Amino acid sequence: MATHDLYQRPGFLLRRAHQISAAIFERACADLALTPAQYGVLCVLQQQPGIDQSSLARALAFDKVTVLRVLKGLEDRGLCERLPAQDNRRQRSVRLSAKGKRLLLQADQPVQQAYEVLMSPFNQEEQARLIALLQKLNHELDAQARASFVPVPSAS
Amino acid sequence: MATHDLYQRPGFLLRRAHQISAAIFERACADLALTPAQYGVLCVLQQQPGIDQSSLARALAFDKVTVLRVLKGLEDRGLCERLPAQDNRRQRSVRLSAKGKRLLLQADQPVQQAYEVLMSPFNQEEQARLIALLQKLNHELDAQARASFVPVPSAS
DNA sequence: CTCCTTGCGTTAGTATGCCAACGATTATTC
DNA sequence: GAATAATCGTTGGCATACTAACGCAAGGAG
Repeated sequence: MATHDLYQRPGFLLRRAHQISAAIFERACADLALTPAQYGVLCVLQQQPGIDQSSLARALAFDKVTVLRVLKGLEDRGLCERLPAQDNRRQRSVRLSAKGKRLLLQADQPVQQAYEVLMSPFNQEEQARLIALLQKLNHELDAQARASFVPVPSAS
Repeated sequence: MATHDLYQRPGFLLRRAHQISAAIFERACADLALTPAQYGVLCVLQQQPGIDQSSLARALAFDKVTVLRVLKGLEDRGLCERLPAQDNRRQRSVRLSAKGKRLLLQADQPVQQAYEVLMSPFNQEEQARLIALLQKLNHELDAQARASFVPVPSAS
């Protein structure tokens, strides 16, 4: 058996924490029927209108197939549109629809509430520490990930 | 837009960290073709031979449907067996096969290596802090999760 | 003992996260 | 300029994670 108790392993703890985080987010956004992945896509689309699908995938560190499927779902709901790019016939240019922009505004409150619930176990110092540690892990181990990550400037 | 930058949000950071953690684990165990979920199941089966599927799901905070599918995969590979329980005709009694026990032993080295890679960005103090913060989050927000978690005694 | 509720395992369906492969297009290199 | 390499979007397939619903069995209440 492993050197460390399964329940103490960071891999197990990260999985559980992510599971809890997703549950909180989806519950907070249940009225809007928004998942974390969908919300992330909408955020990047707001910051980078007309972005192509592969760049969008890299901006969120998603697989490009995942992005394709999320986009199709959003398109079916009338939240975004995917048009052929002018300058590159391989690419599709993706942007929010008016309805998508509206939904993103409506999401602001529940997303903020999800944040507060997720951080409710912590005081300010602990929050900052946890975020800093996760950022350090993600930054230092970026090369270990299978989906590449190319942040977009200020994707608020 | 949200109050906080998407890239600073703990939900985003947790998702990325989990993604990286899974990639490291699967790479380390590539020769054994073991995923984190499969490894978790094998660990609990070693500690609790004959456990039923629902208890197994709760021990790992997995959905029972997920456990069912993971078990089927392990069974197809001859790593475990699912027999009708004697005392309860609803349940199935799951246990490791000899091959499963062997594989779990072989996993020890690569699992340890994955742990070291995942924690390589941190010194001892940071490791302990991260683990403590994740444990606190998971414990305090346990009720927020959709899959219930009932730890098993010392599932090493 | 019968009703009712709960729990177990299963199926079906949706969403995410991957890999492999493909046609089409663009970029690179010679 | 032509051959090669890399990239984009797409399809198909597999593994997690969840919901809803079902048949069946067990436990509890009357």
